[in-house]
Parts: sequence; structure tokens; C-alpha cells
Amino acid sequence: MSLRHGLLGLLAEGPASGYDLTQRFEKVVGPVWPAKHPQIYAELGRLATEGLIRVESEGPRGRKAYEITDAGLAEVRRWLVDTDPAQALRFEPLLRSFFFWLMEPDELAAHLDRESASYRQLATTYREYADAKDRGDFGFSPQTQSLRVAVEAGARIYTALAEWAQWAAERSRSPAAGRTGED
Amino acid sequence: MSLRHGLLGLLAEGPASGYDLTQRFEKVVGPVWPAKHPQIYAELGRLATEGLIRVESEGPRGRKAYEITDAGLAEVRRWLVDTDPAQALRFEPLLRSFFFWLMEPDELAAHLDRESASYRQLATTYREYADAKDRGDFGFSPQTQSLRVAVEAGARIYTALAEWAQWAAERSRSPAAGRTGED
DNA sequence: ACGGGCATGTAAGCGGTTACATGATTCG
DNA sequence: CGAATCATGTAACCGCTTACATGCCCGT
Repeated sequence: MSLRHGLLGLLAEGPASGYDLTQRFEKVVGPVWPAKHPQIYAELGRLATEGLIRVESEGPRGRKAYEITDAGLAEVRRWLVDTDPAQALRFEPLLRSFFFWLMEPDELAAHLDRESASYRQLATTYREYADAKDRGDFGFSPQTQSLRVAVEAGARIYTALAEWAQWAAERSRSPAAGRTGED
Repeated sequence: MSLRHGLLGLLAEGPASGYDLTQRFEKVVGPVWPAKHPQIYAELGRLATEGLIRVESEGPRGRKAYEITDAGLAEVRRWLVDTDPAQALRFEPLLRSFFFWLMEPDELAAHLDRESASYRQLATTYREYADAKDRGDFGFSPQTQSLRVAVEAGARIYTALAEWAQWAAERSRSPAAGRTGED
């Protein structure tokens, strides 16, 4: 039940339509919590009938902007404060790592090099974004400060993954059984 | 479609029953790819009818051990070598971080302290496991070497998250707008 | 006028969880 | 003999994705 709280959280920043929220999910929260438009529209419907959000205005081409209600704001706060986060990190590349022994060492090294490069790329993107925020490019609203913290997590995680993949690539290239005192 | 390849990968180590595989998922691969028994039994059924695995032996209490076929081994190798990993990292705690601005600074700091402690705990658990493997406690089979690499990823990611949460906690405690030259 | 993006939805199907159900075997 | 654990499955439901479907508005 995280999507509903994600939507409530975004609506806490101000009114938005299903379309707007779909864009936000695609661009900003997508990397940690993907959501496509059919699911978003469906959930908005449910949230509205439960009174956690309401239609704030209707615009051109049937656009409906929703705003969060007091009940909705209370609910997202309750979620943040009273429930503790589900500790599962679903990540396919790490599932694969359990089965690396099924690959030839050279295939594996090549795979890990590519992987490392792509993590490194993500890490620099997040790092640049963080720097831009620190320069004040997006202002210093509370929301922006939270985004700054989220971006920092992205930068750190992908840095760690890039280094891990590189470490693993070197390990897979080094003669099979030399296992003491590397890294 | 990652569960099927996870099952094939585990079966590549040797024959196992649905029950065995459920235990393995719960204990070892669960943290990156959770799977409950009904899903596993269902998938094993499908894999068997597709000829990627076959019943190897039947034991007490209706136990059925499956073994991987040549086709199955080819399929898991194909997955590892030819397809590139789905780059989405589904992680609720990071979704929450987008909405930290909805929490009171002291609530937030307390939340992050707890979070940091639990990541640190996970990191040390993985690190100890890694050390045990390096000491040779589990032998040096290729499978064990892969597990070693997977565990390293866990240790690094949770270390990064622990440091991130601590950084964020300090940031949330420090007077609202002091934003240059910390960390 | 028309193409692209805005905007909302429905339907079918897969992936995954929870609850229900059953029975065999082993160990103390 | 009873409890724990081994062992397999079914049914209902929810979460999520993919494909289908429709139409409006704005800019060139």
C-alpha cells in the first residue's frame, strides 16, 4: 500500500491531476517506486471515494486536479510516523549475482564492467543534481530539502554499487583461487 | 519473470524440492527477491511442463525433488548473458524520504536514527558473513564464491544507507538553513 | 489542417500475497 | 502420544503492467 501514500505525499505539495502525478512518478519517484498511469488513475478514484483527496478544479480536455483533504494529510503523516518501512529491497541485478558462477569469467567481467559504468553514470547524475540543489537552483523550500536528501541516497547507493561491481569484476578476472588480502 | 530464473539458478546447484527452495528464498535470496511458497510451487509446475526442470526423485511425505534439465540450464545462462537487468530498485524507505518534509524535525531525526541503526546492523551481519566466507568456513566452491560477491553487495549497500541516514539525521537536527560545507 | 502532446479511462492478464486445507513423519 | 516440522497444494484477492480506446486542445 505504498502507492497511495506516495500519491498523498505528492498531493501534499499542492493540487495535481492524474496526468501530472504520472509525470512525477515517471521522472522523480519512479526509480524507487514505479507506477504507470492506469494504476494511478485507479488509486486516485479510490482515494477520492474514501475522502482522502477531493477534486479541486476541472480544466481543459477533462482535466481533473485533485487536492489533499485534512484526512488525507493525517493519513500520510500517520504512515510516515507510525508505520515502519517494509525492509525489502527488490533489485534484480543482485538476484543475478547469486548465479554469477554460471557465467564464464570473461563474460562475467564484461557484464560487471558494463554494470559498473551504468551505476557510475547514475551516481554522477544524482551527484550533479545534489550540487545544483545546494547551489539553490531549485530554491530552499521544505519539499526541495527533502528531495535533496532523497537524491543524496541515490548518489550514495549507486556509488556503492559502482564500486562493488568494479571490485567484483577485478575479482572475477584475477586467477581463480587467490582469495586472501585483495581489495 | 525473475522468479523462474531464480529457481533455475538455485536448481543449477543441484536437485531440490519446492520446500527446499522456499527455505532458500526465505533465508538467502529473500532480501533482494522475496517469494512465498504458493508462487514457488506454481512456478515449478510451469517449469516442469515446459521441460526446463524435471522430477528427479520422490521422497517421504510426497516430497518431489526437481532437477534442472539441459534446456533449463541453457535458459538461465541465456538470461544471465543476453538480457540486461531491469534497472529498478524498489525500496520503500527511499520513497518515504521524498516526504520527510511532512514530519516534524524531531520525529524525523528519531526516525532516521532508528533507520540508521537497523541498516548498520544489517551491514555488520553481511560483513561478518563475508569474513566467514573468506576464512573458508563454507568452502570455496564456485557457488560459494558467487554468494561471497552477493554478500559484499549487501554489506556495501547497507553501509551506504546507514551513513546516509545518519547524515540526514544530523542535517535535520542542525538549524534549518545551514546548507554549505557540511558532511 | 494536422500532428503532437494533454488527458482520462477500461480490460485482460500476470505476478505476488494471504488464508485455507491437508496429511505424513520424526523426535522427544 | 503429542508437538513440531516436513511437505504440497488450492482459492481468493490485491498490485501492477500492457494493450486498447477515446477525444480534446494547442501550436505551426
